[in-house]
Amino acid sequence: MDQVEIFKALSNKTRLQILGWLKEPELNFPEQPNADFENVGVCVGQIQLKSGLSQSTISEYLSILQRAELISSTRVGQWTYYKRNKEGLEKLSEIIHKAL
Amino acid sequence: MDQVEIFKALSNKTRLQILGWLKEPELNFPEQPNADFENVGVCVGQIQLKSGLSQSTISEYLSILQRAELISSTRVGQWTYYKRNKEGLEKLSEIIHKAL
DNA sequence: TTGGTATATCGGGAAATTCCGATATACCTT
DNA sequence: AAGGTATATCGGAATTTCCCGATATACCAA
Repeated sequence: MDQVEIFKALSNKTRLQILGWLKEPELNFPEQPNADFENVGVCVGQIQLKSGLSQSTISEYLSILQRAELISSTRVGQWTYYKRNKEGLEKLSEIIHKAL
Repeated sequence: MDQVEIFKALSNKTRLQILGWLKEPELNFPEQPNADFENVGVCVGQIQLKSGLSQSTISEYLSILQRAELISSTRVGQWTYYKRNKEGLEKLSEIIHKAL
């Protein structure tokens, strides 16, 4: 993954907030009946609700974060759940230590 | 410093390269007669030469990196020398560990 | 003081990003 | 099959970023 694309993904207030929310889903989202936060993540609708932005914008932002390998997704029925991608975040730490 | 501004500063190929070059100036720049890399940094002209972009662009890029507290500058005569800001880079690591 | 060199700032055209509403797709229920 | 819900994709107006050349400023040397 291109380093610049990772930092572009992070250079937006809402996208940074989403990553923060997904770090502690139980504090930031209401309980989910059918999926646990740790294994599956949080569904798009909840993230959109919390952000206050439009559905299309949030869907696009999530895909930008996913292309940067900062989050990953799971489809369950009609819902898509997103959660943090720990490997990608670890890689980002390495970039900062080794390249900058 | 605003987190978004830090990531915006990093979301450009040339600016990332500059930070990389400044990590190991002795490998990336010719010897300087009047200033040592470790204490003072590298002057704007050398960075511009290496980047291949215009003088005005590099001057602006350096000021963007400085506003994000990723580099710092020292004026010596008619030259401005820039070097890495270790505290700022450390702060960036913390952001990634604590906020994302 | 005059001229030369290094850097910063200004103004702007082109390209990218932000965020939206409309629409398409996928899946579920009946 | 038909209608409903969740998400993705499309098209676009407004804003921001990229990068330039021209110009301003700061300092030095003669």
